[in-house]
Amino acid sequence: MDEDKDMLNGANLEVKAPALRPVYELHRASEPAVRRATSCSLCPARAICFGGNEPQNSDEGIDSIVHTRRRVFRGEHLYYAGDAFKSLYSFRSGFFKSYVDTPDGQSQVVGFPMAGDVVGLDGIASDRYERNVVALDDGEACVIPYANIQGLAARSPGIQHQLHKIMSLEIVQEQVIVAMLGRMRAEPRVAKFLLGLSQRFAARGYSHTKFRLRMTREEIGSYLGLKLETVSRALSLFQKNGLIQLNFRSIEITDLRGLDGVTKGI
Amino acid sequence: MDEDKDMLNGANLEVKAPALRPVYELHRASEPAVRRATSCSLCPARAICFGGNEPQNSDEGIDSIVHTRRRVFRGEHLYYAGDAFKSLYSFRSGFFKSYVDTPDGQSQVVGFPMAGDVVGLDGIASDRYERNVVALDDGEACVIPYANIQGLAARSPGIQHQLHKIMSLEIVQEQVIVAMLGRMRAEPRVAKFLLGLSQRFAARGYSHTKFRLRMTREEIGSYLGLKLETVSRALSLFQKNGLIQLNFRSIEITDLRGLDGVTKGI
DNA sequence: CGTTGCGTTGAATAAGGTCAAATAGAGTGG
DNA sequence: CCACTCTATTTGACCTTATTCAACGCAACG
Repeated sequence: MDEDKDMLNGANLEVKAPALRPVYELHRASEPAVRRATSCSLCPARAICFGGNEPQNSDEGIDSIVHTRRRVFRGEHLYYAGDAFKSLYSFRSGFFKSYVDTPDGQSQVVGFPMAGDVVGLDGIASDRYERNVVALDDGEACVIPYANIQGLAARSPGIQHQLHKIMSLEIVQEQVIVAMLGRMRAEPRVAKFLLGLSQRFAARGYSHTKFRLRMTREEIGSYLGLKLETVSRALSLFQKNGLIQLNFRSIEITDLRGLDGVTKGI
Repeated sequence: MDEDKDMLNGANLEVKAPALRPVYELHRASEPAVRRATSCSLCPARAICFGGNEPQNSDEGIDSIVHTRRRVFRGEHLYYAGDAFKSLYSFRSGFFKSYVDTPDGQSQVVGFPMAGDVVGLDGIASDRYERNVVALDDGEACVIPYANIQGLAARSPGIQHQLHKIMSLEIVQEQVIVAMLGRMRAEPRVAKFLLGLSQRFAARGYSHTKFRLRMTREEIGSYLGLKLETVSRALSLFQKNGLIQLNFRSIEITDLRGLDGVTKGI
């Protein structure tokens, strides 16, 4: 979570933006993706990435398709909507925001991917990414060129299936969001959001009761279909009721069961 | 749209439900899926299904993976959430509703698939379908066993890519719904829903200004995150403003541009 | 011809959004 | 390290919107 702080800054400004990019990105743009001694066998995201179904002969295995990694600093975009689709990305660390720009110039958050999550699947449909992905916290992603995946998937049924599973899972999980947006009131939504984060942190070996929110209230609100004030009020209420202890971005869930109860209340 | 009315009724009640199935299904349950003289070259879903990338030698082509079809009558389920995942389905005709049951016993509509749409992708992730799919109108689906797809996709890069595209498209389209649910007011939502239907009918060669709603106001509401009364009020308002002409389920869009304007209003 | 399900409409209510002001933090530059 | 600035957050008061509750109309069906 707090690795990758030892980077050199300032070098290699890439200028190929399809849209205006925030000024702060210029301060420390990422190095270009570099081939490294990447071993998927050591990757914390490995299990999630390919579910241990990789072929046994290592020349043909995952290591052959993931040949670069890319660091992404806070505020920097991994890709923009409209960029040509070339690769999927599997995060090794960091915390990110996936969003789309709506016709009316607003932005709609569609997810908060983190270590172990795969992004880029939105690009396959039209050969261009449909979403934007930006780092809310410094991190690193494995670059998985789609061309390589295609070849490997053709040779390895296990990997083919795992790729399908990842896509299917994304479809199913989006439907969970839809169900939430469609049916739940404000407070249950916020509660479910916190519990969702909690579970995801837990699955990655972090504390599931004490963590830092990497996103603003407004970003939470966008994701949940609420205004930032409503999010803030809900959080304050949870605190007043002893369900959480919060200090701006730092949160501790003190009554997991109670919070889960809020979820049920419509 | 109105074919398949000539079926024999009453035979072959299948009893293998994982959940209670509505009584009306017993009146005319579907025949079991049968191998038929199926030619994908005649299938209306063909282009959407595999985008014309099928291999030229017909033995190895699409025809080899779609070997059965299945009729589904109004009120009958194509599959239930929890059923073992075996196949994808590509609709040749009919109109359907895809929904999930929420923990609190409600049901949340997640889509209205129709001819040319593919369903079942939700089942790959966990080997069980996550959604329910029920016919709102008699129809027929091509049964595409997943095992067959895997084999063919491994042999044909074009088909592999087309499958990925279908999945990616579903991911992207769900995100459109999320954006709608998260940002729009009631009337714009309903307007966008109508325009969406209009486009889909147009893409299939039907009138895009005059069609029949196959679903109830409540189902529309569930899909849009609104109550049925709100949907009804929105429709009535559109009619009052001369944007549509509606008579219960029959609708005619009389001012396409005007309706599109409603969409923009937040 | 009553029953049932679907749809419309109205009035009251509650939920969330909007507007506004105060305050805390984080980042920046001296 | 400190002051300054900008952004994020909280909270209150008020307002708009959609939901809730309820009554009624219509059509299909036994």
